[in-house]
Amino acid sequence: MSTAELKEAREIFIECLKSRGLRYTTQREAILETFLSSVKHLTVEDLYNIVRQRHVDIGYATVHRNMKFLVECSIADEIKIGNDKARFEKHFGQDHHDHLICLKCGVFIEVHDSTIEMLQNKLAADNEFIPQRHKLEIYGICRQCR
Amino acid sequence: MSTAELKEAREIFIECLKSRGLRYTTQREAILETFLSSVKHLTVEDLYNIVRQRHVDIGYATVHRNMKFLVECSIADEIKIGNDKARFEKHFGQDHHDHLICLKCGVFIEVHDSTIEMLQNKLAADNEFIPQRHKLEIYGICRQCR
DNA sequence: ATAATAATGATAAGCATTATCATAACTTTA
DNA sequence: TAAAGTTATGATAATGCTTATCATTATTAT
Repeated sequence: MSTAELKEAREIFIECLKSRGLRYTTQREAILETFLSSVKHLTVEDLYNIVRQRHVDIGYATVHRNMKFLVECSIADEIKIGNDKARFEKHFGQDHHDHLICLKCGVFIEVHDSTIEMLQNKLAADNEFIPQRHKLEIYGICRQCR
Repeated sequence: MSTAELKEAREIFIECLKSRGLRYTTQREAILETFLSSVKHLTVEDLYNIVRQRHVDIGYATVHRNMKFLVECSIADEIKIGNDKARFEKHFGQDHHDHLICLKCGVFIEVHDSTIEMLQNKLAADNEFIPQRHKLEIYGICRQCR
């Protein structure tokens, strides 16, 4: 994530906090920046361990709480696979939540197909259903693991 | 589920058990039949409570264990939404795993679209990914809850 | 019948998530 | 600036679902 994007995300976060009368603390800043600079899909524990490098005394609960909050602010999305720990990824905007998930190495590949999106909406409409969000996960074997 | 289908599922189950040197017990029969005659997507707890009506002394662990086993035998599919309890539905065969899920009443509507399936496979192929199974969930508001 | 194997049922353990709460930090008000 | 009010934090307990353990029971094979 570029410096500009990071700055924008921070502003969205601060705005989201402000609108609820909440504060932009050093912990929140550290969590946000750690999250934004991460490449992979990290768990709360992963993030906790990284944030502690710069903010020694931060608590697990604080990281957990604020990751949930980043989701509410539409900065992060939470991914849950089975009973595994939740993982977090950057939010891409409406309807960009598709993943190819490798059953061997566990890698998440992000993908998008607007025709599928369109058909999903049609599928919902055919059932008189008002779609709000969706989740598409394709499990299989990635190129590296073949 | 018709009597014929029930009979077929039972035979698949028995076959699957046999191939592993396992037994078709009265508990397994009760669990299978309860599961097959259920209309909704039930949790282990739901199934446990229903099975107990006919098999008073059955244990929760037995129901849990055997529902997992039905999944392995491809008779049932497990559905996990967030941190909710797992729910089970009848297995429909390859690639029929799509759901419209109402955010108000929680109802699961089963849907299928072969064009989407096809596009999913294309999406995987474009990423040199070998798909094995997938999960598509569309969250929104159902007709009744509108 | 006896030995061997598997299944069951009760319960404990495991684990991720969430709630609680005393203390600390920050903001607002006077 | 001091006091009062509000929110955040961090440690830990509680919760809840899933899974493991194990003694006992049931079934199968010898």
